Amino acid sequence: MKISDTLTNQKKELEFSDKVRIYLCGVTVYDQSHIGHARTIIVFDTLRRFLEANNIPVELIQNFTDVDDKIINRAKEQGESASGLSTKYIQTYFEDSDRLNIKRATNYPKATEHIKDMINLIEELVTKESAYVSKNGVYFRVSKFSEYGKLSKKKTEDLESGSRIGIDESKESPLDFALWKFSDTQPNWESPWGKGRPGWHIECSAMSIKYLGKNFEIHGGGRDLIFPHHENEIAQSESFTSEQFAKIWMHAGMITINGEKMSKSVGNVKSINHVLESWGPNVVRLFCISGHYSKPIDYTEDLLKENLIRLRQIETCYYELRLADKTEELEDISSLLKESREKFDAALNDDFNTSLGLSVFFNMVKTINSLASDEKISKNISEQVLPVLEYMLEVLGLKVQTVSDDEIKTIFDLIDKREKLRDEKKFEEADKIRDQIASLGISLIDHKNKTLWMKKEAIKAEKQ
RNA sequence: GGUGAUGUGGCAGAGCGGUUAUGCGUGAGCCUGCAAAGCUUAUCUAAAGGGGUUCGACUCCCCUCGUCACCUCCA
Repeated sequence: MKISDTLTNQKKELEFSDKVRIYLCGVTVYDQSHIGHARTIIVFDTLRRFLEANNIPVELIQNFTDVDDKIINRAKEQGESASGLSTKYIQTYFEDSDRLNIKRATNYPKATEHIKDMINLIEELVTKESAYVSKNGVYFRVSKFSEYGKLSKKKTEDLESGSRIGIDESKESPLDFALWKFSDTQPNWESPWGKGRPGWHIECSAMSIKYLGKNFEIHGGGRDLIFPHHENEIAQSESFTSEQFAKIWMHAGMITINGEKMSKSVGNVKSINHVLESWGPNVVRLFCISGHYSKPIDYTEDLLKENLIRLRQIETCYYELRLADKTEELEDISSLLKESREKFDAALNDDFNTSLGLSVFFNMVKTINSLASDEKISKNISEQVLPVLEYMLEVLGLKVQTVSDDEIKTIFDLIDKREKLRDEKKFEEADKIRDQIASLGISLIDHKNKTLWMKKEAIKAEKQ
């Protein structure tokens, strides 16, 4: 598999020995997560699913930044403790994540539980003179790391001349960034240099090295983290280990809202919860992988709607296959399946091109639906197609609604009843039964000679 | 200003030096008692502009113009 590496700006072969280790920068838990977070998480979850579905073990670590000025300020505003606030938002994070059908990461380390690891790292950096103590805290000495700027392709001279306001006189250089900030107020921790709390960047260095080792396969996050966060992580980590840090830097593009950047000041932030409420998890997942992961996606009603229509096609396809009962053989689809599977995998193997992968997927779905429309889906065909379809659904993290055996029995009974009434031309009564079936969340599809049913995901936005 | 990316049909969005991307939309139709869903078919004769390389460029090179992101916390 090849992945575009931000550092070298090239597609790089994903090499690994026993497993693929991924560190994904998570969220700062001071508010609800938004659709932009969702995209990044979905991209990496889908990547992980793809690898695992192909029997490649994955260790995915995603952190929570639970100590930060934003958390502290927000907590103060709300008259709550910082830890209370972050705990609350970690909980809502997991609720969102579960609804989005995100597989749980191997571990979700929290910054506050790794203070000791960070202090150890900082101590070593101070010893190596890559860091120094000033009156406000401990700072990383950027001048000591000659490769600074290699990820974001920035030159330190440019950065210095471009650096804005608020020059901290206690720093040797405006580029130096905080590893440890002194503070007498809670939350704070003891350190060899005095009470305080860690800087943002150091936590990811400490936790990624702790859980994944000095150099691991993929470090991921949103594009906006390239500078300064990931640049600084590289500086800290490589100064600490004297080795190459992550082998591949993989960055997900931003989501804009109707062409505008999502921001608090514009007031156009869409929370995951809000979007899920209207569109449900499958549509959101389809939407988030509809374009290449590295490019921006614009959030519009039309795009969501388009993905809803595509979801309906998937549902139809699934139920046509599930309920196939014909025994005679009418079509040979083995080559279609082979080709679909191969092209699907090839697309994802080439820089995780989900857009292309989806087109292969929908090609297959359309072909099946087309056969189904001609009532040409036999049991045998269904048995061949279902594993391929289910493989793709699993990779894409899509979940078609299913029904219990009891419900199935009820449904078939009701359909039989309706059929009899229809034969007798008692359409009003037949429609009543259809309504009754609909109340179970089941839609009917009348083919020429048989009535198919399916459970469609209820999507609020569809009704408007 | 610096850095990076990008500019494809009404919209979304891929690949590729020479073959229909795909999907949505739109038009017509099929199926049905009706509906919904689905399907069929047609449709727009896409490549920011200007040079160049080539037998041939949307695809490679150069220039111009435009858009976006980052350069401060940010997924």
